[in-house]
Amino acid sequence: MNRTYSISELAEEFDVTTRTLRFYEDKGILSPQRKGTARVYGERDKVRLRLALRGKRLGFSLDDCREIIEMYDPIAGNKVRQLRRLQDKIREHRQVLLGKREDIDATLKNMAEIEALCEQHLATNSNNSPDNNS
Amino acid sequence: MNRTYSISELAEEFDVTTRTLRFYEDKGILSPQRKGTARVYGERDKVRLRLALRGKRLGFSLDDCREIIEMYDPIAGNKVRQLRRLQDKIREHRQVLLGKREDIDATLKNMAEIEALCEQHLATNSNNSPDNNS
DNA sequence: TACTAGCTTGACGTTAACGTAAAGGTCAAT
DNA sequence: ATTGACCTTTACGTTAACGTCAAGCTAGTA
Repeated sequence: MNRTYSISELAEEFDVTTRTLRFYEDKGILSPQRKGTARVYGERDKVRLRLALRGKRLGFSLDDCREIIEMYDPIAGNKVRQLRRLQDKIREHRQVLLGKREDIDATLKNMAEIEALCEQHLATNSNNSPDNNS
Repeated sequence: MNRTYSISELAEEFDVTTRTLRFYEDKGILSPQRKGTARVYGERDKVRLRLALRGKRLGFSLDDCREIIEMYDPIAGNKVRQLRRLQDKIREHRQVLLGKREDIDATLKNMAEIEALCEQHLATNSNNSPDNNS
């Protein structure tokens, strides 16, 4: 096991282009092995790519994504200072995430309100002109 | 009441630049009144700006934001077709938002896991070398 | 009246996140 | 041996979302 993937295999699996994978490598997000000159991606790369794309969906920049992903790395040397800094980063990031979730919930609430108005209008309107499609 | 705002007042209140406000106008997000040539912003603009910035925080493009904001507009003519289309848009958008919320929750979970590891390491490590700050 | 503060419209510059084309290497199959 | 399917690097192009001048209008104040 511990399957490996060519660049086009990985690209297809995640529905991105090979250009994107090379670009993410430049950005320090991916770091595939090499077989000769060709890139060979493993599990670690898949995990990091998944995290990067998730970060992007939430509106983070690739630099942000890289920083976030680095939090997942084995805790470097277990040095107390590093651990404390990691804790701080986690708390910061959590606040950002909670903020985004509040934004989402507020938006969902708005959508529900609009939807209610919609159905209300549809109810009264369909009585007056059932097949109005002008 | 129904206060109005100059461009710099509104910019300061929302912590954006005047350039941004003019740009959003080009994008069809804001449409202030004019007093002579100067822009005069009202409540409607404030609401739309707030919605736009919220959308941006969630990773939507300005074009997306504009589309979303337009959902809030008084339902045009109450025509059945338009109402149905609005319903569809709302449902679509809701799915996107729910997806993002799942991403957030997954990330929060990850953060909690890392934090746990952190504290675990700190517990054992502080016994071995209480003031290790190298 | 001259000055300052704040407004306007261009218009070119910048950064992020890729797209896209060019030119060429490699390896298996025909 | 050449074709085709991949892979590589290099490098210029593109879009979104503004930043940053430049040049000029305008209203209130010293």
